[in-house]
Amino acid sequence: MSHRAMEGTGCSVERTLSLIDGKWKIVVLYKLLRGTLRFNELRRLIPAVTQRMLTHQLRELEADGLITRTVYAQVPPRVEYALSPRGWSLEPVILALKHWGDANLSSSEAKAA
Amino acid sequence: MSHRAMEGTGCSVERTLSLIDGKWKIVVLYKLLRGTLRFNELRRLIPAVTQRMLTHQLRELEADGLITRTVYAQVPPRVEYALSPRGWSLEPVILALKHWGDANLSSSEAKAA
DNA sequence: CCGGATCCAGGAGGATACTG
DNA sequence: CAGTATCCTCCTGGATCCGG
Repeated sequence: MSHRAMEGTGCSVERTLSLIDGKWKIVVLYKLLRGTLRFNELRRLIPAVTQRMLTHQLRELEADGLITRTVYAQVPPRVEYALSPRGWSLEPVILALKHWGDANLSSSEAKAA
Repeated sequence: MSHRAMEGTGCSVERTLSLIDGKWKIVVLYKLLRGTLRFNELRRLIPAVTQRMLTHQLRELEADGLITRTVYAQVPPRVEYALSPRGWSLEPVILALKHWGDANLSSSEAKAA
């Protein structure tokens, strides 16, 4: 669910969460850590996302100043997405998430049960 | 939307996200970093959450092995929530999130937490 | 190739009242 | 105190078609 409805409320943790809500935000940011990507490259890297949702999430990320969107007026169309400085500042958060996942889900994840 | 529907799919980042989805999961975990808390203590610390949602999120966190729930059979009832070892392992992630929020949202007031 | 527009279902999340 | 139980709204996110 979206945390966007509560922007402006709560503590810094809640405010931060509102920027990275949505089903794919973090994943998109994570993929962009490796460098600039075009729209369909992102689609291929995240097979489960639909183009509608990818577009939507990219727009929100852009609106929040976390990524940049560069359109090349040419045929065929070419749109490139990259992390903005603000987006790059999230790198520690994203990597912390990834490292935790690698450490806690990869080898023996059924531990919780 | 819940990420829980996609458990078992995608990369470790997506899998990790599925554990901390929901509007309040991270906030609850963050509050528990300071120590064991009772149900109503959590409610007071997170005023915007309803008891229904708090119960629900706590149940999911427990099911995912991130927190422990201890019921003291007495009157008045007493239920204490605390981070499990697995929950504690998320501390770096939660703190990374909080620090980013402090650094990027705090221009005016996000320091309150 | 990169989307926008529209339609739609489902469930996340809220309000309120009640209970052991 | 610590939840259940019900009802309800709205937004997320999927499917599909269309456009530049």
